Amino acid sequence: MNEIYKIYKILYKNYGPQGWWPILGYGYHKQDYNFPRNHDEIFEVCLGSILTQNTTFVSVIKSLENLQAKNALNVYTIEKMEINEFKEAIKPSGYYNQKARYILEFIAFYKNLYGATPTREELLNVIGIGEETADSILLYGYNQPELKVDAYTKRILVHLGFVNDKAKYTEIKFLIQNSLGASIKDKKKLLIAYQEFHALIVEHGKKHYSKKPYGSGCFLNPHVK
DNA sequence: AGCCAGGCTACCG
DNA sequence: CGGTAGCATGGC
Repeated sequence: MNEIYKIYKILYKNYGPQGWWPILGYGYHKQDYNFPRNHDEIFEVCLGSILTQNTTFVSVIKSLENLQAKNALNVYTIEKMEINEFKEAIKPSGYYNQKARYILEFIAFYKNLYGATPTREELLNVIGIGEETADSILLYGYNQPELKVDAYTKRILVHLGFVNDKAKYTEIKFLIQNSLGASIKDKKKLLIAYQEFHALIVEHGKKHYSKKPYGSGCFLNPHVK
């Protein structure tokens, strides 16, 4: 059993299934992996993925609820909406001028998909979608095996000595994907492991890696290396 | 009061 | 290329 997989098992045992990505009205659907269940929910995950950039998800939920209250969690209403009204709705998530543009850029792209699953490369060509947001959309919106790496992931792996602080996004992503893939052969289970791994990292990161010194109280150290 | 949050782009050397 | 300022609200 490799070390990264061991970390996954320890985190899962401690925190349990996380049920990402939360959907309005259902929240964290723990141990139910049949989400998103329709195009509206996929679209909601995409918007949430953009809105959550460098922001807490609590703020994202407020923004999404503001839109939902206007029946605007869909392409056509957002496009017709006055831009300042849209910005006001997403204000709680911060960077609302940037994010309003990013979302409109994404919608132009999304419409052209006609329900198809986008490729990672296509997503990366959309202004406002970087590697993490692309993987977030693919992993949680489209159930594609693309692990999402965030600041906590890197911070934790650096602290535990798996990578150095200059490690790039894809290096970390493939290290984790290859490690989990070596231990989990079933495709469906591997996808769920990707989804849960990132969610568990965030949960653990919020508890032990948000304040300096990073890693204080982290219980992973004695179990690995 | 200051730091951090489930990042990305633009621009610099 | 790698490094960094700017973006902005909300919670602790």
